[in-house]
Amino acid sequence: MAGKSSPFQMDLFFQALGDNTRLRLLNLMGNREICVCYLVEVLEQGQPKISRHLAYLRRAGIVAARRDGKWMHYRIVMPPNAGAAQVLSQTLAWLKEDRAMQADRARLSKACCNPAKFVALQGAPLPVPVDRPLES
Amino acid sequence: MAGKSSPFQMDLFFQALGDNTRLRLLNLMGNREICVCYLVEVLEQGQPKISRHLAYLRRAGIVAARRDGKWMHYRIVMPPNAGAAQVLSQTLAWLKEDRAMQADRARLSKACCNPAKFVALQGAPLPVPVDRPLES
DNA sequence: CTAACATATTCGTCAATGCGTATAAATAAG
DNA sequence: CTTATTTATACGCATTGACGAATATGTTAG
Repeated sequence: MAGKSSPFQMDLFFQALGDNTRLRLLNLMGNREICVCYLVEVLEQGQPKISRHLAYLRRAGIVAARRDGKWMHYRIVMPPNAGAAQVLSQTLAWLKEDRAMQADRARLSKACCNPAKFVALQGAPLPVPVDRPLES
Repeated sequence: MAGKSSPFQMDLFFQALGDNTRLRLLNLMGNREICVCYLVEVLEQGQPKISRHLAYLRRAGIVAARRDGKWMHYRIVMPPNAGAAQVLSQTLAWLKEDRAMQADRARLSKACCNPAKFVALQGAPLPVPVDRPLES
């Protein structure tokens, strides 16, 4: 009965982390569930580009999505593989120390403080912390 | 005077880890400096392929090479960036727990025990542990 | 010098990836 | 229903990467 523990594809896992836009997205998610519109606004990248990278991360099992009306919220989920989970946690901690990543988070905070000032964020749902940010 | 701490390219670092052959190479290096001929023999892959992946890892600053006559020895070097070093160490530990990686290391041990049995390894220099395996 | 050996690089091909543009799909509002 | 809004996907194109085969480079032996 015990399901065959699928041989985790380490290379695919690292490939998912091997893109700056995806790292920026993970950095912005951190411990919160966040609406796509914020990601587009903060990163100042085209919406299809953001969406494609989110889909890539979703296929890699690193993030999960939840629909809320028109809005989609993304959050980080820890991979079932223990090694992958550790590396991912470590990577998220690493992101926190990176200058550019800190700047991204600052921009997110600013956008969250007054979403009204950002044309694209009128009435958008605020990011919300996730209970156990790093577990699936 | 203080050199500008080059903004570490995290995405390139992860890209270097995003290939199974390269992960297998890193796994075989582990704490030792190892001759290319063993890598080719153990992984049963074409020599140019191995050489190309080693060059990739070298450009990424993850391994270093030392020439010893006809032979080239490769070893892992820890990246200067602290976050990268932690992730790399973690990844090496992760590799140790992987089935397929363990099999590779077993094959390496066997080849080291009697290099004479492998046609390609006549007189090849044995791998040798590195003092401080994980520092540059 | 030449020959043999170990390793690196080049070349041509193919698949994968990233991008912008355009369009589709899903939902909400009127 | 139609329209607007939010997100996802399809398309075409350029770049990158991985591969095998062939070739080049570097070293040692004779």
